[in-house]
Parts: sequence; structure tokens; C-alpha cells
Amino acid sequence: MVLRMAPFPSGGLHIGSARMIFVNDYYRTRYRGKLLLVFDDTIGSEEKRIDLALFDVILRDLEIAGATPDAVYYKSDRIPLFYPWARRVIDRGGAYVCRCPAELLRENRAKGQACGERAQTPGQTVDEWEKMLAGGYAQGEAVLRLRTDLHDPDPAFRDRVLFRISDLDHPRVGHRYRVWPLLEFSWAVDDIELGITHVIRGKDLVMEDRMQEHLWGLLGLHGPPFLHWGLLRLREAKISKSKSYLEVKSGQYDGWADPRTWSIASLDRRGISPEAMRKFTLSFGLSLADIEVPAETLYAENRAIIDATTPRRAFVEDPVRVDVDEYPPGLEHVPLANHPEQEHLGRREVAAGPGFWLPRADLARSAGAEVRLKDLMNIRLPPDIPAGAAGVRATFTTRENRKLPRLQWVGVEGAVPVDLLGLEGEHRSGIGEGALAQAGPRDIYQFERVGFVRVEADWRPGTGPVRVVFGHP
RNA sequence: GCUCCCGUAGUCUAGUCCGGUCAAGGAUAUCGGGCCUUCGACCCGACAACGUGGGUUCGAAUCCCGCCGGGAGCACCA
Repeated sequence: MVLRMAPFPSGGLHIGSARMIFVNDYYRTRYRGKLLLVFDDTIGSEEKRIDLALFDVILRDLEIAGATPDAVYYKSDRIPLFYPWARRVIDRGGAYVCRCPAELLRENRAKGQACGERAQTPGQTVDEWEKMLAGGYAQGEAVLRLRTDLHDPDPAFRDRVLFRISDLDHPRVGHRYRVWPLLEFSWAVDDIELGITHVIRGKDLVMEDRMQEHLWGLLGLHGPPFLHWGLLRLREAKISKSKSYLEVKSGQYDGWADPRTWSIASLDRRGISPEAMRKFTLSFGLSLADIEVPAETLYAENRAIIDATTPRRAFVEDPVRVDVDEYPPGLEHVPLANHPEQEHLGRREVAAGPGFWLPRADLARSAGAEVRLKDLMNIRLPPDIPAGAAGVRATFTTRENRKLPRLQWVGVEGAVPVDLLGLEGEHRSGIGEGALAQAGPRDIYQFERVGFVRVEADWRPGTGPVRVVFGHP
């Protein structure tokens, strides 16, 4: 079994590409086949530009996803290979060189009308084709078109363009070629040349199946069967690839791993395991319906994978200093379990009061009430807590574990500043318990009552606030 | 407008090819309860679906036809 993925290098791989990645990889693994990555970097268009930096971004995304290809090809290296194939199609009368403007071509297609050029003999087409290749036509002046039935019931199928002329500068091969194949033709050739046995691709390309089969029929060949999947979207990820591209390029976004892109890399950065992405994606099968799934479903998948192995830590957002009067002796430090159920994850010694940091939002809600500092003690808060209060004095009540509102807390001693990057790209500052000072890059923690977070890959102890990215609740 | 594809609970999905074992299973969400010192986990329970109309049949989610709804294509993009 030989499969292929064919992304266009105009953006990082996003969650919508997940089906391409995981479905293909699933079959490769299951049938011990090969999975090729073929960059579909024919020249594109003015609107759809190739970005050199994106080849590596995509490669890296596939690595993250655990779907490293067995081989990598660049369509732009293979252009000369397509010319002899074009010649074979022409010789069989399957194509003609058309000099109609795009506008006229479109109108004729809609009406099922032939233009004057269509009557060309293969001999005349060869001459015109040679002229195209030799530079005898300017960009947009001539194309090689497939000859189908002009009255084909599907207007989309009538006399499609196979090759066109482009003077755009290609980031890999520059101006080495002027006559470029379109996706359909290049794949009619490469699915044969590369020995692809099964084509699994998006349903936006179903019409291309017919074109490839038409070409194969013309040449007496048999190509691989086609399978398709429908569009997959996360409800929260409204952003398009091209919009992301602009934001990343302009620096509005923090690269392709910015949480707002919902790219594979961004999910990884947030601590969502590739395994969760895989299970999530494969759970949809190969359905042809376009689906929109809440990110919560992906989060649930991830929780099931990471919850049991993820240590708990205290984080207090927008902290207010609270000093507790009548603080009981001997509670300056307490041992806490790293995980409520997984004892093998051990314990850590946590600095407690009498000075604490508590979340401003919780304090505002609980003024005058007795609250429980989780795992520690109960305190009574003063009746009045001004909105901008810098410090608050509270009073110890009991240690008895009663049903009280529970707050997480951070003891003042050894507390470390934390910068939490949120899903909208916002930075939430807070303070974390001392144990976080020894966090390692890419470590995953659960901030109790906040959610799962992952330490930034480039963070090192002693370099300022602990930088983490919010994953999910 | 033309062509193709898709319609099972809020969402996603199993079942449809080969009609009965489907008074439709699972996941997620929601609601209620329990439990662990998290708003997380776990346990128990509840809610909730075959788009619609006809036909075939002893029997239809499943086969046929119409309609309705949704998506994609009709680029010298991929």
C-alpha cells in the first residue's frame, strides 16, 4: 500500500488537515505500507502563494503528529517529467492549445460551446504546444486544455485546463519553468509514477477523480481508487488558513503555533497530545459529511490520556496578598500529593502561611464569608474587600474539613510569577507555587481549578516568570 | 442554473452495501445524585435521534421514488 499526502505550502497544518494526516497514517500503519509527502507546490496563483518557510513548518507538523513520511517529494522538482505525458495526451487527440481569454473560456464552458481552437488536429496541437514551451506565448495567452464532451452534464468537467503559463517566481525553482501543470494533470501522472495504490483525500477534490480517470482511460492506464473525507472543523476555530497566514506574517500572531491558529503545532504547544488528536480524528471515520465538532470533544480525549499522569500545582490569577491572623503554628510548610489518585506521582513540600496569595475574583465573591484554603485550613475573610485592595487581613478559624467554598492558594514564601498564555493570545499574569520554579520545558501540569497547561518549550528555570500555555479545562 | 455528495439525540458516530437479533448502541455535552479537600477525575442515574411524504414487504434507519434541508464543484488555485 502506497499512500500520499499533498499539502500546498501556504500555511501550517491546522486541525482541518488532521484527517489527511491521521487517516493516511492509519492505513500506512495498519497495512505496513508507505506514506509519501508530496508538496503540491506547482506555481499556484497570485492569490495562492507558496512560502518557502512553510515546507519546514509542515514537515515539523507531521513530526509532531507522529506521521513522519517515508519519503518527501516536491512537485516543483518534477515539472519536466510532466511534459512527455502531455505529449502523449496530445498525440491521442485528448487535448488542444486554446488561446481564448479566461473570461471567454468560462462563458463557453457554461454554454457548452466550442471555441475555434478546439478543431485542432493533434499535429497542430503539437506545434502550438511546442510554441508554448519555447516561450512563444506570454502568461495568460495560451493554455493546454483537456478535450472532454462539451455537453457533459457536469459543467465543471468540460474541457478543463491542463497546463498554463506563469511568470511568477517560484521560491524553490525560480523562473526555471514557465509552463506549469495544474493539480489534476500532475496527479494523473504522479499517482502512476510514484506507484500510489490508494488515494485518500478531501471531498473538495472529487471532480478531480473524474479528470484523472479520464486521462488514464485515454492512455490505457489504470490508476488507484479514490477515497474521500468531508470537511472537519472545530467550532471554536473559525479562522481560515489564509487569515492565519496574514496574522502570522504580520507578527500579529506568535508564529504558526499561536493558539489562535488552532494549528497542529498550537495544539501541541497547549499540551494536547498527538494521540488525542489522532483518536479524535479517527473517531469520525471517512464520512463525507462536513462536520463541526466542539473542541470540548478533543479536550475530553486529551484528558483521558493525560489526567492520570499530570501533576497538580497551585496557580493564583490576579493575586491579592492575604495575611492570616492567629495562624496556627507548625503549618508554615505542608506536604501535598502531586495527584489526588496517583500516589506514585509523589508529594512535594509546599510553603504555606501566614502570608498567602489568593485569587482576587474569589475574594470578591466571598467577602465576609468563611472559606477553605484547599488542603490546608479555614479562614474568615473581612466583610469589606475593596475592588483594588492591595492587602487583606483574614482570621484563622479551624482546620476541620467542612463544606466551604474552596480556594487554591499560594504561600508567599518561594512563590514564583507565572505568565499564562490564553486561547485568545492574551497574557494572564499570576503567581504559582514554588515547585514551579523547577519546571522543565514542555512539562504539563494541571493548575487546580484552572485547567491543564504546558510549559513553553523555550522556557528555562531562572529566566523570569514561568511561561505556560493554557490547554483546556 | 447545472453536476456530484450528504441528512441517526445539542454535537460526533455505530448500524444502511447483505431488511427481522435496533421498542436504535457508543462518545461528548447537559441535568440530577454520590465520592475524593479542584471548576479536574471517578461512580450511579436521567434527558435525547432514524429530515419528510409515498411505495415495496409479513416486516424498513436499512430497498425504490418524490420533496425538503445542508455542503462541494462549475479558477489559466490547491
